[in-house]
Amino acid sequence: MARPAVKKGRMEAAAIELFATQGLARTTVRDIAAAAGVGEGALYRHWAGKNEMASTLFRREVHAFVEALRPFLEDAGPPLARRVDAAVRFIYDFYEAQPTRLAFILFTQHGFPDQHVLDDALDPFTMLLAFCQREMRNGTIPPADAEVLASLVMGSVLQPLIMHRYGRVARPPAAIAADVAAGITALLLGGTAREVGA
Amino acid sequence: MARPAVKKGRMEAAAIELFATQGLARTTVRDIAAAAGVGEGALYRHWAGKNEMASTLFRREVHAFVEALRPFLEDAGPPLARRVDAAVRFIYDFYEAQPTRLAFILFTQHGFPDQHVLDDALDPFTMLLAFCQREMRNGTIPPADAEVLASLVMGSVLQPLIMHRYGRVARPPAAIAADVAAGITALLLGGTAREVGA
Amino acid sequence: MARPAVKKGRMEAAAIELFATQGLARTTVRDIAAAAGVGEGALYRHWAGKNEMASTLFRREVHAFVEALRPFLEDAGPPLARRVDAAVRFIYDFYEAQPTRLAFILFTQHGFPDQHVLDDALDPFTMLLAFCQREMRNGTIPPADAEVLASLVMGSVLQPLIMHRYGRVARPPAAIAADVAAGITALLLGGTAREVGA
Amino acid sequence: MARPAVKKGRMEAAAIELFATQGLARTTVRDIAAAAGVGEGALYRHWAGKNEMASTLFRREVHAFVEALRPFLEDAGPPLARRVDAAVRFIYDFYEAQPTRLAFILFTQHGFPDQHVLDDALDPFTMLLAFCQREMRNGTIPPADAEVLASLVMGSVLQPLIMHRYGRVARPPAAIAADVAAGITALLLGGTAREVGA
DNA sequence: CATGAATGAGCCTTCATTCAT
DNA sequence: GATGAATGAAGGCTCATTCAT
Repeated sequence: MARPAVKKGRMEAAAIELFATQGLARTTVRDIAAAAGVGEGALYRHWAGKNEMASTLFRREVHAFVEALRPFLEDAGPPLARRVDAAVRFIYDFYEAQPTRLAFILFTQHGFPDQHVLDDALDPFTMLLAFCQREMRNGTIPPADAEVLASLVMGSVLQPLIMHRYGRVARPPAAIAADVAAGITALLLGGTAREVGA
Repeated sequence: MARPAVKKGRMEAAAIELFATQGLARTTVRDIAAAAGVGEGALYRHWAGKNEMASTLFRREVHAFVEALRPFLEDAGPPLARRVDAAVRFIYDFYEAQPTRLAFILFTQHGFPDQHVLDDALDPFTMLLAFCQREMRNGTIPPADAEVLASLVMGSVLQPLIMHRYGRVARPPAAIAADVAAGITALLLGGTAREVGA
Repeated sequence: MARPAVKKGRMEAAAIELFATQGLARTTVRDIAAAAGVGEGALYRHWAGKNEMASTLFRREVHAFVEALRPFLEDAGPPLARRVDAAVRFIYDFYEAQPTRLAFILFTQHGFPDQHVLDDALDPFTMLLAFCQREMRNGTIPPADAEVLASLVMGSVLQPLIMHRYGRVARPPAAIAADVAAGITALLLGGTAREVGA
Repeated sequence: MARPAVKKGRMEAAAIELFATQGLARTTVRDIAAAAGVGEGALYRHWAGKNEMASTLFRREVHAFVEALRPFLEDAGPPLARRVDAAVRFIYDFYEAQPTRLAFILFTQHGFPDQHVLDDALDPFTMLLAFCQREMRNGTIPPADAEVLASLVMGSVLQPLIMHRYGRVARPPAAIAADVAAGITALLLGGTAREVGA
């Protein structure tokens, strides 16, 4: 192709920005086109429609994010705490560098018309689940319901970002990453062992 | 006296169900009316419009939930682990008893046109924050950034419910409550103390 | 009937006020009921519906007005100028005493769904036409196209009231009645005699 | 370039026709679209909504009419009677040529939600007022309350057209223009001088 | 009888999508 | 290829009217 699709990139950036900020339903095709400095019809040259564009972008962004995160979770070398810290730090730095890109990943899922936008293969939760199962097998963390544990970890990673975005956590993500990582490590180690009756 | 407003309750139930299931934007007034077995105009006798109905219901549900949860967080008697367990158990039982009611609380917030549907007074996060600060003052848990800690706890409570709703956590909420509570206790106790560099 | 229909009167007054002020289409049944301090259903006890109420009131008001005005136009005694003056003065005093009542008559006609709310018998224009024809027969005013002449007179009576209502004529109706009457007399006497080519 | 907005003109014509015939409130967007042979949404590409369309068209039509009429009222050359005759003739010819266009101007004003659709600059009454004041200064007509006189003239011009439209004046406007002009001249000359007490 | 809850047709408007230019 | 005028199916909402209480 002679000309690179420079407008496509502008539309993608504009769409991600708007989807992350206002949600899928409240972002119109005209909004996207205007923000990208492009005609309304241009969208249909690259995507089948607004929803298809959104889910394509969503899948792509999630995939890129998951792949970037994978090494942190699969590297078995350093001690657990250090690996968790590196992973959380990566995520929170990613957020600071491109807030709307991660916000798009965080906030958009609920809004899709069809339930299963992501196949399990590139789902962050799947990766997190595999991580937990592996660590249990390795004896790094005590045995537990991996699904529950992965959920706890996931919630612990995301919620501080969400609360920051809502202005309820004052310190910036990069500054709290270490705290969050420490908490998650405690979760993984002390985990779901039942000591309630103590 | 005129006819009693017998259909208001039916609309509330139908609306909560639909908002929780499909989100605000994708639930139409017609949907609500049909699900409630009511004419479309009936909504406007009791609320100013769809959005006002949603935020009124949302505030009411959150308020009821927060007030029901408060005793569990304010009671200072039993040891921490036991109190956390009771609180989580309450929440997860609540979910099993009325899934859509809690799902409505969980999923709806992002979708509101105006940012601040809740005043801080009846915000669950505010209550959780106060809980963390109190426990730190009492020396029950080690000092830490309370906002971050409250976020971690909140995420840990909610995410397992969310993943269950998405079918990614197999066991029912009531069955995993103890595990979740144990994890949160570990979080609170081992907390965000930095032992990463160890 | 035991109780006099006191509420009917309140509804009539409220309706006339609102119709005159906001027009037929923009006045709702609920507006009328609220202004009359009455339930919405009450209207249907006395009239078949909003439109029927409006046209009934309109006919009644026009009829009352026409009948009150009739003596001034049919009395053949005094000189023309004096009779015109008395008639205009009556109309303008009527307006000052009950502005909305006359405004209702003036402004409402265009808004009716069906063209012919009034039968010619109680139409003000019919009466004015008869007046002009009679005066011509009597030789009081020079012969002319009576329909045109009556239109000129009618416009000359109404427009100053309209412009006053729009705030474009500063002096109050009672104060300008004499001027208006003088103008109309000039119209009737000098009339439509063609002196253009002079 | 994109498709040229060929249907805008068709909508304008249809809207003016319908507004003039049935009034603002009783003309629906569907009516306009159907009469123009156009989809309903087309309206919103060119105007913000039905009301904005109506007031824009109204202003435009009034402006065009006022500007076309202005030379007749500002030319100070010929004797008054001749100038009045020319002006009335112009208006009545205008009506015969494009009845709905003038009817739109005549009938629509009352129906607007907001009071001041026109700024005084392009208001016909303002122009008429200036005309009367100028003639008084020039001594062409006797001194009088200009606001009242302008109202009388305005009513005398419009009412015959209104009555014709209602079928109460048989002869067509062009045929009665001379009579109307003669009446108005009498009004201006004999004016509002008080000779009532004679 | 009065009330006002309830109805539902119909209104204005939005917006994803198509397609003439 | 790109544009944006045009479409038309919904959507939220209004309001005259009905009728259970």
